Amino acid sequence: MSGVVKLTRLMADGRQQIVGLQFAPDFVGRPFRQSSEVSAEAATEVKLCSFPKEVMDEMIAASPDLERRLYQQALDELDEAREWILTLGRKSAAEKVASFLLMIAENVDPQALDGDRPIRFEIPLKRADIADFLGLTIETVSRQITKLRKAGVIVVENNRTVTVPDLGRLRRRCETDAG
Amino acid sequence: MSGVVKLTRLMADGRQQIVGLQFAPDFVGRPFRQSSEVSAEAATEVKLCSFPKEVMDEMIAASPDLERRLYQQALDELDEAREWILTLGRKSAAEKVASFLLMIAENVDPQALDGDRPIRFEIPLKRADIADFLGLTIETVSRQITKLRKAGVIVVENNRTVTVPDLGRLRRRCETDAG
DNA sequence: CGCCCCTTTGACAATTGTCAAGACCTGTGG
DNA sequence: CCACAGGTCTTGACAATTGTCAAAGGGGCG
Repeated sequence: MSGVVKLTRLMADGRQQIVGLQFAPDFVGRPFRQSSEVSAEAATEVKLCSFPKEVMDEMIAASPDLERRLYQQALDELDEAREWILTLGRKSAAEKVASFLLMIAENVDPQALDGDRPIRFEIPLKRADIADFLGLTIETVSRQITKLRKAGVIVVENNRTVTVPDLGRLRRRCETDAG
Repeated sequence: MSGVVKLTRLMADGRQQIVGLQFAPDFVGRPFRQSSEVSAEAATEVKLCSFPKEVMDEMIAASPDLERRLYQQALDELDEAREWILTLGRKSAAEKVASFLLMIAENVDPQALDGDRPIRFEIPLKRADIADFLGLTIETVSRQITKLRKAGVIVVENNRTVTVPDLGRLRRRCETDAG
């Protein structure tokens, strides 16, 4: 209902990767399976509405409409996951951080993105989470944010609140190290 | 019906990333959308059975059973995509290549993986595609394959045919650089 | 036999990670 | 109200991994 949920995968030696972020009002869970390699964890305060797995599976079976909506959400998540695969596989650290900030902005304030007014939002993750999301280290994330700040692409308050004066500049940074 | 399809994403400057591989008899396409950022391309000879988008969308609407199957495939692809996000984000080049080989083996010969007999298969991609899949360069892929070969984890013929004498050893390499 | 594509290998450069130290921010207790 | 403690974030110096550029080695097909 509100908040941000991290979906994470953990390796035996402790390496961790965030494999998805979910924003309200997404459905969290894995229908048709008893368990999954993926863990869900609250990134912020989260309010949600939960059902026992069996009840959920029954509801899906009973309501084609619900199933359709879940199917569409799954397809959207798949699109996002693939977008993210491109980011992880082919973008530089600078581009990754810019892409992350843009993605957060898109989810926090979907409509404001069309206009070219300044945008302001809170990053719902700490540096360590951003690093786990981007496949980087905390230090690299910090340095890239500093670089964006010094270049005037973003303004940061309290390490969490970000203002983007010119969204176009941020967009360009998603595909080039310094445009 | 047969063959392997690459799903790719392209950046403006030409960087490319394979964001998914599909093996027969998967469904290829994006229901509910006119277009997608993702392109599909044959990696090997491919035979498939195609329908106009409208017909397909109608079939989905008419058959809950079909929709259910497609939903399940989407969930499976999502699981795979997330597995791959972990690989791209947190694994070393050596681990990536090992993971890739294991994934191919799993898709080519699902049952043989339980026993501990040697496994033999053809890699359906050339080095350049493997690199685009793993977010590496051709040269790095080549070096890592050489390393696995010299370590006796795999035997390679004609650059395409691979034999894995001991699957356990390959499995270990998916999470450690040299076990 | 020779050409073309793919692959391998080597030397070197660039990006990112590691380790270590210090700054900042926030809440708590004096 | 201030000082302190804890976690979080930034910055720097250096190391490791991976990328870049260049050249040479196969293999298949005309």
